[in-house]
Amino acid sequence: MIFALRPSERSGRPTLWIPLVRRIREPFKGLWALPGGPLTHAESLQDAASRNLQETTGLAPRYLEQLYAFGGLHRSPTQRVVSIVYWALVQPTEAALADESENVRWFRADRLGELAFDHNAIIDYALWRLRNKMAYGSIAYHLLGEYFTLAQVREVYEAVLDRELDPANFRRQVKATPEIEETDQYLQGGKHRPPRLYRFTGRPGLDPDNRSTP
Amino acid sequence: MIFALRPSERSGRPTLWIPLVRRIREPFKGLWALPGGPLTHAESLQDAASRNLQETTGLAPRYLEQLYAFGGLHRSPTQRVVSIVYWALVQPTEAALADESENVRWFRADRLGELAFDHNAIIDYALWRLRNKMAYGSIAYHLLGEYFTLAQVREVYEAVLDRELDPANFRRQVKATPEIEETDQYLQGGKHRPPRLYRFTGRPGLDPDNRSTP
DNA sequence: ATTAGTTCTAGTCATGCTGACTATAACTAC
DNA sequence: GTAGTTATAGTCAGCATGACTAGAACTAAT
Repeated sequence: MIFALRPSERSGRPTLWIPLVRRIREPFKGLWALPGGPLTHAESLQDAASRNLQETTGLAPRYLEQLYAFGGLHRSPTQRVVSIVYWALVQPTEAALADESENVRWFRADRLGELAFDHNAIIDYALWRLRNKMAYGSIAYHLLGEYFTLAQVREVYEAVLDRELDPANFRRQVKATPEIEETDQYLQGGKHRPPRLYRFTGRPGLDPDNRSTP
Repeated sequence: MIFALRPSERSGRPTLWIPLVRRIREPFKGLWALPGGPLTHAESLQDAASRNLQETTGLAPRYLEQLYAFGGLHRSPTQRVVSIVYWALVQPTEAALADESENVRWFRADRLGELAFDHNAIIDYALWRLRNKMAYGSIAYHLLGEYFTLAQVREVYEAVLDRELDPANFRRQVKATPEIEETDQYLQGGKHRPPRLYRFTGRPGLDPDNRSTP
């Protein structure tokens, strides 16, 4: 379950997108589904998620975290399946490199049709978690490149939370977080006053899998 | 992974306790471990957690939530094991009914020795989650009975967060949460002014498994 | 070159929550 | 009756937040 920002076709403002793969066999043949695959004996859960993601979409996200283990009885009509779902945030540059083909395509997170299995519910939950984590933790920066303007950070929040934020107040808050570092660089080439560039110096998260990572 | 409140031997104030089971076979024979068991084909993850808990300790907790799926390669020396861990909160009355025997015993959460497998790490993470959820959400009430005094709620917080809280300020905050309902009852029999009793009217949580539960 | 238009950025002000603290009420034990 | 303790209410300063104003800095059009 991967999230990335891409410009909306119409407004050009960044919105949330998700890569899906088309089912090429039953059940749900022809429908779109989350990328995934089996867990082998020689890899950890996180490694398996990375590998499956790499194989299906070519993506290698920096931010990868366990979402939830889904194990309802009727998730697949043919057999009992337990899915340990991970979710990832990728930067725009990475997302642009992703393989796209007849059977792999990006979709807007807020405009999905009916997907295979219980994947609509999984995505709903992932969106809920994303919004939650964004409102508290400092997670939005993993959707941006290394250098960014404060207006870009605000656009991420506005896209994910789906509401407008006051630019001045948002600035004040972001600048108050210690993980945000001011640089001497400015973003040139815009139509108006060039905004200052900032960096994020924090670490991903506090999962059991990521805890000891320095 | 079950949490319950029990009075400390010395001070009598409530503290966090955890039931553990003794390993009766290799690996880690003789060491204490978290209760658990296999997932069968005909039960959901949550049902399996409930059942295994019931069978090993006799407990049937009201609050049960998925903690994390642990799937590192070297969790067990003999074979590859993936554990989807659930955590539960039980009320004191329930906890008192739990089976206790030679091979099932309660331990103070802050005074555990070396446990089997990676269970120390699992408990550390569960404690971290419990403290986190308690600081934000309204979860403490699942460790109490139906009726409780505000001082009892404060004692729960003090036990879990391991620091003292100002009684007056804590009152103000708790009374401000809409899920807390004042009753006309007072707790009689204490040594001093009888405190008013309150009830919790909220719902457990927002897990995928619990979401639709009304 | 000047002006208009836009965004970037800093600052003000009222409001609400929080921690520290004081004061009174209500009960038990002596 | 009085001392001791907890329950409960209230005050006050400090800090974060939302709404808002204003100037700075750049581009594009005139």
